[in-house]
Amino acid sequence: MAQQRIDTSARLPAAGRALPCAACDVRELAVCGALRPEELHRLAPILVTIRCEPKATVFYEGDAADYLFNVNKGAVRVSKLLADGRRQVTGFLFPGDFLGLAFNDTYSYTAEAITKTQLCRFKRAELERLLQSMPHMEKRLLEMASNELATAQDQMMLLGRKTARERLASFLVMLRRRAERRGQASDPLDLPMSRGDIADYLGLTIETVSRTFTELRKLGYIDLPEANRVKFLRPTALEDAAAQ
Amino acid sequence: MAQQRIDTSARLPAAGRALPCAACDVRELAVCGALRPEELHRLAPILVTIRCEPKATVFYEGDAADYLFNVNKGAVRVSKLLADGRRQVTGFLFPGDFLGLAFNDTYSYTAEAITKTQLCRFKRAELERLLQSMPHMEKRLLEMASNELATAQDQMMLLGRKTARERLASFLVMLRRRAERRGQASDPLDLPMSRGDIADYLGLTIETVSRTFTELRKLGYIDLPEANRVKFLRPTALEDAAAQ
DNA sequence: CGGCATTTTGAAAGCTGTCAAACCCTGTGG
DNA sequence: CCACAGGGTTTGACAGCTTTCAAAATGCCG
Repeated sequence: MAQQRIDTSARLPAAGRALPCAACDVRELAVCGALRPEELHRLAPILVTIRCEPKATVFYEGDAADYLFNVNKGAVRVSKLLADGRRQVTGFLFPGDFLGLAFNDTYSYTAEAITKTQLCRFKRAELERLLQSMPHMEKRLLEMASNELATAQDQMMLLGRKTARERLASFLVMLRRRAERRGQASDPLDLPMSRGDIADYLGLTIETVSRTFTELRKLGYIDLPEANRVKFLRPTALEDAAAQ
Repeated sequence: MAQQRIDTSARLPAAGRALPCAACDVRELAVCGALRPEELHRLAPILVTIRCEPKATVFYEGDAADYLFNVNKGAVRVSKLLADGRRQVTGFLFPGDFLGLAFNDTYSYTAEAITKTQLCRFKRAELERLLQSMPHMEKRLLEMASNELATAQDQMMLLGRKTARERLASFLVMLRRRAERRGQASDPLDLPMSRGDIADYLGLTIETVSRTFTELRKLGYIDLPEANRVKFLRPTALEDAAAQ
């Protein structure tokens, strides 16, 4: 029941690894469709690039929400903790995804890098000032928030009503689609997160996740050349198993 | 496993019960803090009041998302279905809550009245046109979406990691807080939704919800003078049981 | 090679689900 | 007024999926 996996990695010293904005490859953002070139041009002056090592914390639940981020490279895990250490991973972020889209005064979740990661950081106050002269931008943010909401509702369906097999199948199908959309390799698909991360995302235990991987492999839907790499042998069967 | 509770109620004929905007008590909105008086004044011309009987559908998952709503009176259930009939209720809306805040082309969920309900309806296209002359408004919507996201993440934690007792305790504590915030009676608290609705919201079955109500009653945390009315006997103990 | 973390597998327990029946309340009709 | 029907809720007994506890297997890295 108690799943005490408190991450003891030190918080990322925000100033320590900040680079001047010129270092940020803004084209990364454009490629991922999050922002348009003209929007990037306007945002470039207020953006700072951050590089994180695996297990570095971008921010903690409860921190003052002074910054917004855009993931540039790598992968980020977003999670919440209960007082007794139980953890729920609410999302994984990949290049092009926004982070910190919470317009409250504090972050309501923790964000941690799970691989070497590069992020663009925007100071919220500056962004909001800039947004006043970019009438479309606020609508874009609203669209993004709206998409996140739809995703969150799908996840509630997964957590509330799907079986372990359906959850893992849904997860793999979702990761594959997102990799395709980013134009990244999607058939031998890399899983940057651990079994524990997947378990906490799917509302299961590590053991059940592992057993369910084995189950999907024995069904011939996938292959696991390595623990963190998935080959899709019968993608359609896997999609059916996801019970979308 | 299959929980076929398909609602066969006919869709609400949108034109049928629409009333002129003058009939909408816009003060209701202000009271609930969703909108400010000056904002209401601007919105009044494009808003139409809708009245729904219990079980009426406001819109279905997949419908063109042409309207936004603000719940005025009553209670609305928002849900999604899997192909085999399993249902996940993603939220309950009460007076002051916004509905349809999805800026996609179609609704990603179904909204149904669970009591006699009154809603203010805004045509999205008109609202967006109006928003261009209301710079603050878009930010307000973004804040609302952001709050919904935070709520959705709490719900993921509930569905993924909490026990049945913790789920029901969390649910009752949340309903009580929201009733207080609206200034409605919150101690003998009315539950407008059925056990089935609660089950589908909490990712449980009707039987488990019922058993857990009995459990909380036997623990002395609550009383159930009627099935749909809760008296809070030990609110602090209930909050502890919610494992926030 | 050895140490350590992660993943996989096994066995058993437990919480919640399933199936079934009783109970309760309300509305209808004799 | 009472009998009856019907829907929702509660309770019981049992099954099953997932968890828990434990140990083996695998992979990584010094």
